[in-house]
Amino acid sequence: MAKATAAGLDEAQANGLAEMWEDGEDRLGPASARRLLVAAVDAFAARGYHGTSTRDIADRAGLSPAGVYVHFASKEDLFFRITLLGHERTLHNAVTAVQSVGEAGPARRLHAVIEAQTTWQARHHTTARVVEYDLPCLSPEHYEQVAAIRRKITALVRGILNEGVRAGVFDVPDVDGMTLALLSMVTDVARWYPSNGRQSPEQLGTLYADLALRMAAPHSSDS
Amino acid sequence: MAKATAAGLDEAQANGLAEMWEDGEDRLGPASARRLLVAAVDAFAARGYHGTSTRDIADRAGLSPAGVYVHFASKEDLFFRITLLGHERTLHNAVTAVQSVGEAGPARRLHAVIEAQTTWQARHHTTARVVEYDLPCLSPEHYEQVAAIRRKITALVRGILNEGVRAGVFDVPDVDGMTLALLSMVTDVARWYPSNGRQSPEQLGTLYADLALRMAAPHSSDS
DNA sequence: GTCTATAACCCGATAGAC
DNA sequence: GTCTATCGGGTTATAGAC
Repeated sequence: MAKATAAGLDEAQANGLAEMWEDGEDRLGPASARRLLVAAVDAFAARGYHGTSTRDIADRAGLSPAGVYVHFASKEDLFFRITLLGHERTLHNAVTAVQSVGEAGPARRLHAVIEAQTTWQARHHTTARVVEYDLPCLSPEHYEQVAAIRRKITALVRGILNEGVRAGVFDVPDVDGMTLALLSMVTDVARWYPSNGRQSPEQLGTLYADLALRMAAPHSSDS
Repeated sequence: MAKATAAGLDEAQANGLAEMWEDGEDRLGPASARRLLVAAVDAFAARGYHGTSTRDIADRAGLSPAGVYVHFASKEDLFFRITLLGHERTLHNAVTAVQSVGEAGPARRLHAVIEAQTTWQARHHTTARVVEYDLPCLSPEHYEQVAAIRRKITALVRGILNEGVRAGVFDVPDVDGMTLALLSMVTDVARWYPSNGRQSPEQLGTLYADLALRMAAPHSSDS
């Protein structure tokens, strides 16, 4: 395990950050670039895009201020790569979860996707915070690229709800509204997790998935 | 109606911002101070605390850069007053909603508080965004003052859930977990509202309150 | 690929005239 | 209470040596 060359990096690794940004295929480039990415995620999560200076990031990665610009065109470029990769992996996480239950019916599919996404947000809450809450700092072109991925995640959840309604196993008066509510619940985990002695990512995932089923299930007050 | 002296102020007023920061008792001080507050809420909501300069705020309020410091001790002080007042009014909104249904039982109380808070977040989404998402920018002392109000809101919701469980009208395996999930759903409205052609604050409030009842109600998969 | 040095600019906050 | 002018320092990004 690489020795941290600057304060803050060890915490980041202990945070599950290194795991998140491991890259077997070296698509992230040389070690310095990966160190910068990890440092940037940690700093952006703690203080936001505008609250983080490129010097902060370089320091945490053990480089001089100019070192950032060897690997990234600008601060926004660095932020964009984090945001794009984070969204790609979140989408992949959701799609994989749904596929893993096969043709199991809407209820199990809904449970799977909410559980997977909630667990993801909790486990990778540092990355998730960066990825969810500073999107307006992206350039318009970059923002649109990320928004396209977000729409795919929304469509995945909405599709499952529609399926369930069509099959008669869900009772959902407003599919778009419930989609938004479910994704809100999941997204917001990144804001507060972890909170004093609360549950593991997996426990939270199960809890939220159960709540999602309660929301969608036919219920007694129907007449 | 006061004529706007700088760009941005009219939008802020159209936004329901002026209404939010109206103050019959003049506790907010002279007109310039109120104009600064409204301008600051608008700017902080759009670009975050660190992304907003005191010059931006002064410009929007039609004052010189130094004008800010006549009415506020610092940028953080200005931010704190917004955050504190916003939280006080949100708490008041929640308490009033619960009181307004009298001794109506847990289900109607839960419905009332979720409906009121959701409607509030949507109607005052500009203020809510500032108040919900930049709390770490407060000084530790100021943060603690605001956190105390947040704990009261959490306790209000948790209390209603506990009441319902005790009375046997709710089935909630994890009261703390559901409290968090409900507040997440409500809080997150500030992040995305308004979204293309979606419902009015009141419609959203009713939808979310109904979803809350579905989550808490006894359900058929109990054995 | 990393450094030192620095350009060009913006920041929060204050001094002092009116 | 508002202004102009400015202090001291931090910002992103680049130039050029090694």
